[in-house]
Amino acid sequence: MSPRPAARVEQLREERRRDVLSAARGVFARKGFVAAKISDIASAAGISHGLVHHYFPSKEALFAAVIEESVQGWEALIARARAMPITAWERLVYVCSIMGESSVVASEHLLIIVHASTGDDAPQTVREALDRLERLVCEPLSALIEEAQRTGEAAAGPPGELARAWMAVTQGLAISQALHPGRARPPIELVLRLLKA
Amino acid sequence: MSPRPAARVEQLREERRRDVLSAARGVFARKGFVAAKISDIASAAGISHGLVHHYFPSKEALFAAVIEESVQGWEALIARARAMPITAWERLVYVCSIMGESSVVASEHLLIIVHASTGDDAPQTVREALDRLERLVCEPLSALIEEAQRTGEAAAGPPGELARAWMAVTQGLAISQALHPGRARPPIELVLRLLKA
Amino acid sequence: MSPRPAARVEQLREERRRDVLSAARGVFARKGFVAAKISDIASAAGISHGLVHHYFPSKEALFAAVIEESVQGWEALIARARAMPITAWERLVYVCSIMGESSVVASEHLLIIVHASTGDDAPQTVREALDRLERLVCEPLSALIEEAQRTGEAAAGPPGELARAWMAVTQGLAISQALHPGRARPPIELVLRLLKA
Amino acid sequence: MSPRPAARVEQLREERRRDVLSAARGVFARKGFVAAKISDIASAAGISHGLVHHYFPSKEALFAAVIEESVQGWEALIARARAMPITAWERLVYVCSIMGESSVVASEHLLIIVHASTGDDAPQTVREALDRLERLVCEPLSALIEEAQRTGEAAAGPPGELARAWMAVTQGLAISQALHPGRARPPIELVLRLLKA
DNA sequence: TATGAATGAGCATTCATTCAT
DNA sequence: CATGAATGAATGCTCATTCAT
Repeated sequence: MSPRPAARVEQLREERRRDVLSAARGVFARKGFVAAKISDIASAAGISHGLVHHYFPSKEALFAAVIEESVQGWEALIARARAMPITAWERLVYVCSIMGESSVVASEHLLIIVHASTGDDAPQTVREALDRLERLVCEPLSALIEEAQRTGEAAAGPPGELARAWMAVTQGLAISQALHPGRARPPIELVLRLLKA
Repeated sequence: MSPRPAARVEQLREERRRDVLSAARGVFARKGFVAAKISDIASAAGISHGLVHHYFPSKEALFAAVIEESVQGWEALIARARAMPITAWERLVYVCSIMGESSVVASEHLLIIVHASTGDDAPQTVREALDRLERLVCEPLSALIEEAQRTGEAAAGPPGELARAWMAVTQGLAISQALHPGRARPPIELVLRLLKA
Repeated sequence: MSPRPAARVEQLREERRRDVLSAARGVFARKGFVAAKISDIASAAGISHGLVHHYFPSKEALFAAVIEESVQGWEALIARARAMPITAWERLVYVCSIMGESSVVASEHLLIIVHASTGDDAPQTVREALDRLERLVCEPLSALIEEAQRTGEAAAGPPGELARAWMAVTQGLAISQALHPGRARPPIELVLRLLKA
Repeated sequence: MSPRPAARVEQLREERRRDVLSAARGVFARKGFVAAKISDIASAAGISHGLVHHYFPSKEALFAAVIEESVQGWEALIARARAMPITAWERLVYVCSIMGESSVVASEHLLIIVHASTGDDAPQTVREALDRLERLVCEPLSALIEEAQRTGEAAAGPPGELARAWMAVTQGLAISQALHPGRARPPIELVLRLLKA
């Protein structure tokens, strides 16, 4: 009979929302948008399927939220790297080491981007998020590369293309990693060869 | 006045089967197994949905046939490279240039492998085909790399891991390529840096 | 290059029609109307499924023809019995022995009547044929029983009801017979007990 | 203000399940397995077709459940008869009177057995249930007949064959009864003549 | 809030029927 | 006449979404 102030209620709601989002991330990463079932996500979150719709109005909105979360994570990573008092090349190394790390969350984020990108049926909200990804990740990355080129640490070439190639390569490796979790992960040096002078 | 020579009939049937397979390849590449609709494939092939089932007993069988076709294409590519009277490194360059080429078919094959690999829902037949892919593509590639390492042309490292890393990278680039067909393709040299001594 | 007179052509056509009808009888008896496939019947008749429609405009018409054939067979049996120079009771014995015989055709006719009767979806043509069966088989049978009752050979009771009961019993036994062809058939005497004085 | 007691929920679910089963029994009896549509059953139960699949995973499972119910009903009838403190012959009379009674349920059970037996398309589960029927109904019936033969009340003959003949006859009469519900039912005495000494 | 019963749109698959060859 | 490719209506089944409790 504790009165539970509205703030506490709101906090609980937010926590539950995160649980659902987290469960959805894993299921979408493993199955893709169409094959993922709301009931799969509900099971993974330990709630009934009906309740999912209390937190997200539709499967599409839930997917968009997951994508949004991924994009924000990437943005944050880039921002962190730029804030560090290190050389441009070291920033690139840092970004590579985080993105390539075998943590479940990192793999899931990458796989979801892959699914969202390769799927034909991504809703409009998702399309916009992916466009933001392009701007918010590739452009700063591009800038980092350009900077490292000026210091002579990075290989020559159009920075935009290099950034996109590097993203593509990272995604490919993430897929491989996600599919064979037991396998040895290619060392960061391998990926960095693409960019090194 | 011959009513219809059996050979000609068989040939027509085989042609139509190929049409369906080709349409299916495109649709599966764009949407993945679950999201692809039989009616999408039928439309792409210019036939009714019912007719698809004259040529392939089920969606699953059709997908398996597409995968099979991909696997065989890859096998053939590796075999061709090995038959050429060139150095081990040149063979690697040849394989890279073909697999990375922007032809629609090459991209589709790669995307389908990605979908089949990342999707949870690939049927058993497909799983087996993917296992064959591992053996039939990675192992010969591994051998090529080992050979090039002996001649000092390729970088050091476990050949098996390098082969898988290279496959992963190639798939990543193929996805990127498929999503933005207009964009400049990263030059082969970029990818070859991963392997070059 | 034999000119083949029209009469011969017509005869061949009639023969083929009989083949189809015969095949259809077997398939309908085993599967019932809905579950029977035109292609099953075509296979059984050794022709292509398309050709079935040269002889019968539709599955429904084919079923009706099979029913019609059955009804006519029953009519003929009754007529034969009535034409024989024997007592009423002996006529009943004769009819029982023929209808209860384990020949494939007899069983099939009975099973088809059962399927047609128990199915909800019999077309109008079939309904009419079944009505004719009621009139053409039960009424003469009824008359036979009445006659045998007058000679004191048959048990008392409303002849119409006895006739229908006897038909029902015969059908039940035919089903049993059709399902377990190897089993000993109940002797005619058993069935005749229903009617004997 | 109790939200919803779990027991009550389970009870409601069980009731609804019974409704569906009951509707299915009627539809299967009238149409047979193949011709019966899930939507027919849903309409008969007053629910949507989708909901049928909440209670039974497939049409086949639903049919199997109906058969199972029939088989259990027959078992119970035989068991009741054997438990009564009456002579063997009176037990036979009791079983006949119940099985031959014109209640809708009894007819439906018999018709379903007929459909399941005569149809080629009964699933494996059903085949097994029918085998059980053979054992669980014919054998005890056989024993009853043998007992009645020893007391001189039943006619001579192999009890197993008599039991099967009697089953066949009863099914035949049930079909007839189901098709013409308005008609006078043949008196039990008629059927018992088959067995009476 | 939380549950799961209920609905119905959507998809894979089957099959009677048509028709070009 | 004969074949089988082609069509599309019909059916079982799935699952996102709604809603009564």
